[in-house]
Amino acid sequence: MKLSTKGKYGLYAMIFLAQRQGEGPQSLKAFGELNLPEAYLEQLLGALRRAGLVNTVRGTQGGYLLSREPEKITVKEILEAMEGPLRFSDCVAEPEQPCARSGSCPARGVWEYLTGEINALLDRITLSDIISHKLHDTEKVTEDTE
Amino acid sequence: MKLSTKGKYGLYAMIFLAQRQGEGPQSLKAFGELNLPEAYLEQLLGALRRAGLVNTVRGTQGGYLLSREPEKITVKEILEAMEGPLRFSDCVAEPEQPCARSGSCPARGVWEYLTGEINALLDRITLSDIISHKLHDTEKVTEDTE
DNA sequence: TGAAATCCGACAAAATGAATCGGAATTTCG
DNA sequence: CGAAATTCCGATTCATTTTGTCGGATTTCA
Repeated sequence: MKLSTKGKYGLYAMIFLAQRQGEGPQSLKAFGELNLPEAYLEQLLGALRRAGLVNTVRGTQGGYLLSREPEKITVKEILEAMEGPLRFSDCVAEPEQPCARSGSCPARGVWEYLTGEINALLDRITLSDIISHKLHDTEKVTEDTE
Repeated sequence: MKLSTKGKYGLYAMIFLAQRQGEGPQSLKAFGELNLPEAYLEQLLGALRRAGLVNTVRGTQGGYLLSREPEKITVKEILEAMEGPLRFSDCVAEPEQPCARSGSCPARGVWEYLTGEINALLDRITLSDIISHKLHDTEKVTEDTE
């Protein structure tokens, strides 16, 4: 029930790029102010590039850029590029039923429902929303029962 | 971006108990038909008990029971008992800012928003919903971009 | 050509997940 | 009472994933 640093760092990097849109390619070193392990971040940016979310320019003066406007890049795409698709259970993605062999698995509907809802939620938030602090409703996080 | 087997098995076990409500305590062996590693499941049931979600009866004829009606047990409680609270970033739970030291972290709002929304979502689904197949809308899971 | 950069694969360390095991404690039943 | 059925619990192990590091190849520009 928690996000890996990969997902976190990936989003931080993308926010960084969004905030510097129009300022030309940002080199790895420029990301230094995020205080993330440089060599690791490089890997992550590679994955973001392969996912089509950033473009890169090699050579001197090179660096990383968003491949589209921040309005068109969602948190879902970023997290998915970093960690693979959201999956609650493999039985949803593949035609097996590892739970009770009793015909239909009652949990399956739950996994499908949750996957759909959460993906939709993540897909509604764009980089642009984030940098302009337009997060729909910022109701307080219920800090319960831990 | 995926659920551990702990969360999965935990929910399977709880569904199993919900389906047998009123039939007396279910022994570990009774769970056998779920085809989960027995000794491991025992651990998980221990955690569910400590979380107050199941009651146990020791000794001959003993076993596990739901501590409340299925209408009053939510998926959130179960997953939280198994995996700890949902956390996208530690900076939300504790007063630190590990990202850009530049004052306010733009990602923080995202973590708070997502945590709140997903917790609310999980808290809306009860065991009763699951065993009666009343999952609000089962819109198709968008199987995209893998 | 040389400096500044990204690219890429291999490797390593640490953390977490997924169990397994042996026995102690509890309860019922004959 | 004593034996069987059962949960309880801590320690340990094994496997996988995360979280990096490193060295060098490649590209580009001035």
